[in-house]
Amino acid sequence: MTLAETLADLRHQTVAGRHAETGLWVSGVLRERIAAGQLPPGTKLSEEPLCEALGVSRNTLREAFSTLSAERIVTRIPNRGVFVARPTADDIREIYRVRRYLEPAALAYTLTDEVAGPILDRLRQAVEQARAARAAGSIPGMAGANQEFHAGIVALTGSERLNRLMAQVLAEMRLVFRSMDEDEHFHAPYVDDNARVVELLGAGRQSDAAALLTAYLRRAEAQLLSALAEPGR
Amino acid sequence: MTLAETLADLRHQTVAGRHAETGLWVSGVLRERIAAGQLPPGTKLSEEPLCEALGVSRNTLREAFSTLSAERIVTRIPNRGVFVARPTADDIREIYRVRRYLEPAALAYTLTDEVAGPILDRLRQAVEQARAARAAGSIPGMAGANQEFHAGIVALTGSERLNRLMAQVLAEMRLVFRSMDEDEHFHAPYVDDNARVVELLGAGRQSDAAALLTAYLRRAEAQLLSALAEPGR
DNA sequence: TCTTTCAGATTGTTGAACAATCCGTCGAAG
DNA sequence: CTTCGACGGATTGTTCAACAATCTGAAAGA
Repeated sequence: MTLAETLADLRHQTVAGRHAETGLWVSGVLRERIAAGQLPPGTKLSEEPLCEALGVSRNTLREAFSTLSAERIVTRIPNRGVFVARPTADDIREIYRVRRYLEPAALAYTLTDEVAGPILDRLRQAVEQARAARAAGSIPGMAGANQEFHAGIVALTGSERLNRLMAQVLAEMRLVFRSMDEDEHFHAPYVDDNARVVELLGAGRQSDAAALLTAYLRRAEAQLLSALAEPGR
Repeated sequence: MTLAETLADLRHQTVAGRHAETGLWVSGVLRERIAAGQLPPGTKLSEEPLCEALGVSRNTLREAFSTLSAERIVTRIPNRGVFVARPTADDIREIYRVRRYLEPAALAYTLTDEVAGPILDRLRQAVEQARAARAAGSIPGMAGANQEFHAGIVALTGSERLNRLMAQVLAEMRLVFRSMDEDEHFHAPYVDDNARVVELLGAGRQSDAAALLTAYLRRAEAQLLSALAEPGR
């Protein structure tokens, strides 16, 4: 069975018989593959081979490209094609600019009410998971738990749009880590910072938590930017 | 000359000869028409008539639909079609949730540096424009100036993504006003509030400005929600 | 009155075709 | 030897026509 048939088959298992979801399915598959690192930053996504591999038409594939392009997971260059996004230094600055507004605001402006309760648990769980991953030496585990933590912070807002924006930003962060294999010792120091943030938040010291997080984000940004400037790239 | 020919002609004047921009052009035209109120909320956008009117193929039109749907200007119901969005009460709550996080954060967390200078002018100009519109009794003028003011606030962040998010939210706000013709006396009271916000911001009292804006946004939300609950709808 | 069925209309998806653009190669001029 | 421009192949952008899937509304039946 060829790759094309395998994927087309997968599709029939996944969305068998359903109408009006092919484009979504395609964008979902590509998102996964990119997040998993199977399609590294810079990879060209040629239309014809991909169509055959996925078992869909060019039109449908292009619809998926539109979606991913809007999410910045993929870069479309007119008349040249689409490529898996390779974040630049400016992209990193933009990502952290967004995070520096969104995350502290989520901490500071959210009243500790019925919404915050379940999410506090979610945050504590993410911290626990990160600690376990650190103990096990699992870098992907730490990265995942860290993303879950920051997604949880924005979830405090209860806003669907802000959550979606944060999800996109975190997806772009994954591309940053794949662009430079600077995953090694990046996450470890922040596990304890995350724990401290939850602690402060649980104690009702919201503005302290926000301040800590702001400093934290500035440090992380600087670290990534200097890593990007290194000989590695 | 039929409507179809008129629009197709307009297209040739606008993007004559250019490749790879038809989809953008279509989404732009629809965005305009919707913002201008020529296509009121709830209007069904049938594919075939629109294709003919715009002089593009169904595929291209559907690409534009994807864009507008992602921006929430249009609602796509699978196998039923796309409609000009008609914001619900929950949508209004979501809009103001986003604004209550974004706008105060933009005021509070932005240092008064070289970025803030030009934008302060922009804000003052918007206030001036709103006053002129109020004096002239122009409701669209006040609405426009008000939108420009709030867009300017988020522009303080210097973030492209936050600016885009705010632009989408403001576009949805226009749909809210068109859903219920509650434009009458809505904007007038806020002109002076806007002026006060700029004043506080110029004096370096950022957190006071943010607090004022927060209260302001809560009031506006409540006003719109109660207007929506009235017999008018 | 309520359900069921059935056509007609509309959307979802495909495949093929053509136009526009880009890329690399080749040849000519300097 | 280098630089520049023309040419051809490959890829993307867009259109068109067809068919499959789904919805809508009205007629037929219980």
